[in-house]
Amino acid sequence: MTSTVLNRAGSKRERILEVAEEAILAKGFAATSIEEIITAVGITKSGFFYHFPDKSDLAKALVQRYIDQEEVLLDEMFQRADELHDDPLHGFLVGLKLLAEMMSDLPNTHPGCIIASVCYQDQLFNRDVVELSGSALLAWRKRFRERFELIAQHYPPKIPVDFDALADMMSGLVDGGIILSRILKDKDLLPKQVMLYRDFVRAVFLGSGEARL
Amino acid sequence: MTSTVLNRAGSKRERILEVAEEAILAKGFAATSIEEIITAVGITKSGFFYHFPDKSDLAKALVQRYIDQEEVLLDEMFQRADELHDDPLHGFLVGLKLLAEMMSDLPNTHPGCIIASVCYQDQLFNRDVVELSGSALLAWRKRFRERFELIAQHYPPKIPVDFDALADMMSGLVDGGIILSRILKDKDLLPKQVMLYRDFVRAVFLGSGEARL
DNA sequence: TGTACATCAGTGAACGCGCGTTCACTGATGTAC
DNA sequence: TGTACATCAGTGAACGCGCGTTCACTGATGTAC
Repeated sequence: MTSTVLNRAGSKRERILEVAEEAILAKGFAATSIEEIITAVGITKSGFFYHFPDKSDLAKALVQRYIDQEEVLLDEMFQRADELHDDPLHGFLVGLKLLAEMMSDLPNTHPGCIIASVCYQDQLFNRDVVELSGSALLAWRKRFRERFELIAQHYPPKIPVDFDALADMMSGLVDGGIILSRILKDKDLLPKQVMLYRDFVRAVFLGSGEARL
Repeated sequence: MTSTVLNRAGSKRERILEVAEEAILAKGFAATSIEEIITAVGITKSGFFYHFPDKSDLAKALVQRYIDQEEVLLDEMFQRADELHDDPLHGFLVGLKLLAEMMSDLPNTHPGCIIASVCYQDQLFNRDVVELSGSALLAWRKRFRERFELIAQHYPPKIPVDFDALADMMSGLVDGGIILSRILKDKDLLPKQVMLYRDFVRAVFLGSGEARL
């Protein structure tokens, strides 16, 4: 009983986040009204303001949620890849392939990146949200760089690249690829870009002359 | 006399576009009000609606302007590079270097991509604007692919890649790189990504073992 | 050259709508003694 | 176990502001005859 109520209560807030995310990715933050969110959730406007002090707080919660979900998803993916290969490079390459496959399994074009969506938005809540996004990006940079350093111990780079930049390239390519795939309505574009990134990483550590993996 | 008047008249419309672009890149389209645009330009609201039937028409004009400017800029850049080298690969690599240098010469982080800004916006004008952006992206894909095909005649690819995807990678990397550089407030990030892309293109056509260019 | 009309680049006032936000209140459930 | 109070998850009504849009009008310049 108690747990059911708590769940139902928790799920209202959760429902607001779900509905808001979908609408914001489709139309942008400013163009998504609280009115339409509460109509879809089946709640009054005051109910919304019970959960979020103001609209910009919704943006913050949405970005935090997106970051958390993304982290879990990618962690699982690369962990699964590493279980298949104990070589750090091969594990990474398999992880990228799994990522590309997951992206092409999506029914439609990628729903979009809430970070990018909010990056092109109002200054009011920008400070908080930008800081949140920034620390997430830096965390990914660190994670990838450490992996590259590990790989480099076994495979001295054939092409001298800055590992931070190579790490950022992944984030940038995904964000940019989402935009391109949405504009061109081509859902294969994003996984193709990830596979191209994979080709580059392989060339960096294995060179272009080595046997294909 | 006549021309002065025409210039002054033309410059009002131009001023609206300039002011609007800056504001939209900073805050997003929906968060930029007509009121603030006309205040900055020094015009009445009716004056705005004389030039643009409605607000979504402003978005369309802005995207068209951005596409045109970008085309001129990049054309000049690669033409200048080709004048220095008649080898298609070396010309392309020099062009990418010039592009990266131009990006790092900007005083601040990149102002942003109006196409991406508008991609995360309202459905109302999406159709027109998305089509406009899409055809611009396809034009760039074609331009880059033809260049790669030309290069491939002299330098058979060492890494088998899809030239369309390799062309898209450039557009995606720039759009994504702009987002990253704005969030991380790091103006060097974007040119670094362009140089990394250059490394990849070189590896594709020259391999990783060849002498540096 | 003078006059009549047309066009260009706006002005000024008014509009209704819907947005985000506030605030006093409520009814169901949980907790202390 | 019963009662009193606290908390949680909202409700309902009202608010003022500013947004995009409309429309009748205007004054300066251009064009025809």
